[in-house]
Amino acid sequence: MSRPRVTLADLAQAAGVSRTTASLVMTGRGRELRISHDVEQRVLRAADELGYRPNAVSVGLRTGTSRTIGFVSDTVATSRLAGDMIKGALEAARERGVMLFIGETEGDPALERGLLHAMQDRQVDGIILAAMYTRTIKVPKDIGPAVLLNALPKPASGLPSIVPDEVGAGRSAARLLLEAGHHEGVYLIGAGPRLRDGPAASVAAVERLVGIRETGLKIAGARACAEWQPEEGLAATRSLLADHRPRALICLNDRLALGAYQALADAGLSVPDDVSVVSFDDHPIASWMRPKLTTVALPHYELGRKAVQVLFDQMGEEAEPGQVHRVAMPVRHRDSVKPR
Amino acid sequence: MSRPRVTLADLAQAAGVSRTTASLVMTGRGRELRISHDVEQRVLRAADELGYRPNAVSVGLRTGTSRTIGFVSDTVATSRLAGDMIKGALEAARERGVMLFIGETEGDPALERGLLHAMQDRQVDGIILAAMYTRTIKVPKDIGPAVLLNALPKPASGLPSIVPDEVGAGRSAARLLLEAGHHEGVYLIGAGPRLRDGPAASVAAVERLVGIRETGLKIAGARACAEWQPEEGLAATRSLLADHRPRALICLNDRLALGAYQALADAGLSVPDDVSVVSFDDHPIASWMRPKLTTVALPHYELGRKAVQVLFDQMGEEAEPGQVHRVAMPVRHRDSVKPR
DNA sequence: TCGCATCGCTAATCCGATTTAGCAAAGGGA
DNA sequence: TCCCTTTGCTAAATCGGATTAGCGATGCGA
Repeated sequence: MSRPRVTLADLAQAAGVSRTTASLVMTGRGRELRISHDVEQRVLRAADELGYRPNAVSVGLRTGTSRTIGFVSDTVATSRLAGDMIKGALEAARERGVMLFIGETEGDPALERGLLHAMQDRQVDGIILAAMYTRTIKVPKDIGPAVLLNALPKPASGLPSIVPDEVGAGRSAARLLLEAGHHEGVYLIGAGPRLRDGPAASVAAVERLVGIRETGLKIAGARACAEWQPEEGLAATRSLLADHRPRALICLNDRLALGAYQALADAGLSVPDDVSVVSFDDHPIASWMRPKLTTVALPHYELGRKAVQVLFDQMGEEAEPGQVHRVAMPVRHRDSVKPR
Repeated sequence: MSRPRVTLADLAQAAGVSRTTASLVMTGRGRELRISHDVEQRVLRAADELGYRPNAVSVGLRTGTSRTIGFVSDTVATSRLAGDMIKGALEAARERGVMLFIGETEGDPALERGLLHAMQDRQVDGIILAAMYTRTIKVPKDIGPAVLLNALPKPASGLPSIVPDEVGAGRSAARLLLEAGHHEGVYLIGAGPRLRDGPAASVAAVERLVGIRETGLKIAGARACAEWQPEEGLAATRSLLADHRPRALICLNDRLALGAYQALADAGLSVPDDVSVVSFDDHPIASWMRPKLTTVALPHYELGRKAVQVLFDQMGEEAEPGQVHRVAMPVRHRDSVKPR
């Protein structure tokens, strides 16, 4: 059925030249090494007719480079978030003619080691170590060219990191309320009021709180949650409503906001007429909720793109070691905030 | 920094044998080719000490196999669904010591061609052609060993397909209502009553309707939707409620059900006391809705696993050409159906 | 003691490219 | 006319393994 591949030898024979000459022409070094225009054209025409494409495995063996990078994450499937990150990386890779291996460690160090080995054995040019939720991770030894995506190295490792600008996101959320005239009656759902009140090891919680504080917005109260799921948001908001009449809520993520909506509806409160709500992440549900949720988006797609870009920069020239790249988190203005 | 890799030559030298002998031992053919137990142990010990791992690129060049498969889909990031499919494929691949290339075509044939070439140039052992929503696709020529995931070949191609059992899912949804005593007042949201009423080119819509019919469940009416998004579900249900008092709704997917919940709430109807709701897909929101949505799950994880398994079976021995593997869609019993 | 099979290992080739070193022919200067 | 340089191309080595063919030593039977 499928005829065998056209090799360089086939091409050389068809063009009536040596393999060396054919290779020189195909790699574009013909000019430099004085191949005549006539021969060059002959080779190019033959390549076109035969549909010659160099065997990447062979090239990889010879040159030591494979035009392939590895994308290793703790989990890929947990949510749409992961998908967008991969999508961004995928497109940036395609623009550079590079393929992506993906692998999932499930947080198991042994799996991670095996995966990295499998990739290194295949001579990947670099590795993206990704985490689904921003956190610090321990970087394996001898990993070669690599970048951290949505993660920071625990002991400093010299590897560059790409993370969302959570502090800036906190500022954006708070300013959004301030500009709508919400100077009081603003409550937090999911974390706070102290920086340590929130899910353990959550970089996002702490940094979002820091950003909110920086604006000087007065926080009237808060309900922390150990998990950021709708159920916790519902419970926390219900508990809050038992004692207070908030005018605005900052939910630490969209799933909490979903729960908050339910609690507010139960209490007969309308969003945004009685209570304004802002949130973080821009999860798909944010635009399905009624009213549509105003939220500060995690730029997963951009993070993925940036990771590939930084990886290539790093492979290319001398890059500043251990640099942290922060990607802005844009505000999605929708219908859950009303000026007062 | 990173010391160069240990090669077979290094290993052979360390063990004091020829490269041939080292290779034979490492590939497990030592016994067969009469390598003494003593020498074998020496090689194995040296390999362990040096941390020798064969260069997969070199092996690939020599043997023509790369222990790598390509996963090509139209979109990876649209939803969690894609992620679960990849996750299933990833795990099945890992169990077989195989790596996964991923690529996204965005429905662009030129991109698809480029991607397949890039993978073939890297000597992938096989390819999984995946679609995010079940549909028919045109299979490129000369694709080599491949399977279709969540898709059927338009002109029959001899390639095996792995698809969810949508007809069975339709039956499950209908039976679930019948067993709960809902013999009348059952309406459809999203498609029907005729098989052709639904989103164009949607295999799922037609097959789910077929399955529902097979049970003999009497459908009191239906509202078709061109898109299966929450907004359409809201509008369709609102329109339905203007003229009818349903006792149960079969929503053709969970996003429609989300919209239906909103319309029912607006009309002051309670789920499941006034109206029972069943749906399809088991999207993450299904378990976030209140009450939690009873739905027939798309087995994305299983589909991904199965694709890898079928691909390997096909590469191994003679498999029946063009076989269609249907994966059962399990019912997730939750809180949106009440017996009457 | 000779011939032959068996044992235990290795030299050489191959996979498909890139790259180095060098060869034959043409051109140029003295 | 001779020597040297430049031009235009190719032979051969290389990457790191797998595989085929074969070689020397030993054991055995006749």
